[in-house]
Amino acid sequence: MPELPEVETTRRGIAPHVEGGVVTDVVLRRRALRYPIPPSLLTDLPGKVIERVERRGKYLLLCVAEGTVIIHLGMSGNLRLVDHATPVEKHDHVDIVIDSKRILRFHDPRRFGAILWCGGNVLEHALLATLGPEPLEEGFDGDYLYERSRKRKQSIKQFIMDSHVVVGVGNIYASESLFLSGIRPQTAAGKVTRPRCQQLVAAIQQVLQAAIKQGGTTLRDFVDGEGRPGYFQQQLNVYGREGEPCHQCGTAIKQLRQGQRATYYCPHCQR
DNA sequence: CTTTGCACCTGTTGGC
DNA sequence: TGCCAACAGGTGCAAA
Repeated sequence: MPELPEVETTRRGIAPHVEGGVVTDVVLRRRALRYPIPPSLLTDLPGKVIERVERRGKYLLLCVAEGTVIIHLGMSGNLRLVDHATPVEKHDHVDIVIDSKRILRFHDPRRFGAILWCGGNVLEHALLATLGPEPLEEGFDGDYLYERSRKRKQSIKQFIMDSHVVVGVGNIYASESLFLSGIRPQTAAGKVTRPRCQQLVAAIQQVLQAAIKQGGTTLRDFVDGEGRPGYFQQQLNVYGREGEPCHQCGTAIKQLRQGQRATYYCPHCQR
């Protein structure tokens, strides 16, 4: 479900209510997520102050002085603030209770998400250490994408979805970015010219920023820290629009499959 | 090293 | 209406 804008929306929603709070309890109802939730979450976290809520790629980081809780929402996860009166529903796997009143509740039907504990430098954690640059920060520009993509035969769409190239570009925003930059998703990454790499980077940044402003994209079930959906789906140009007219030229949007993921593009606007 | 395909899991949808 | 296959926003890993 969540790509970078949805994770960032979640982070912004919960941070003001969580930062500075003390974890007074942790409730594990179901430990079998993508990785088993470590027992250290129960033993090490209670009593600690959450100093900051940060994000690296699609990983949310609850930072305490002694370490970090790493949270990934997978495909279907969400994290929201509730209280004791909120009934526990199916797939509400974990509660992190803050100051005995607020509850940070992790909900994830498919359980592709993860909650991990990392003592020490979280950026050196195996899952984070080899990630590519943040798309909205320095280090991600046209020259970087151009250099990295040389000699790569993989399609440009799959290339920009590789978190070791750049983090945060998932299946929706990959299609949208390629539409905005006028590039065919099937093009070999190594054949995209330098100017087009620059356009693509600009498009990725524009799409992600716009989506964050709209509170993310809700196709079926994404909700932010307060339980609200995102509104960016209203501005999608190609994703999920197979057969519908292109907003720019009216040509029917096409769908194809790349690496068992659906890709959408306009055969006229993207070459 | 690059690339591909699979696995993980549940819920929803669309076709017959 | 019911059943079943296909598909869904991610990503680490084995294998080629």
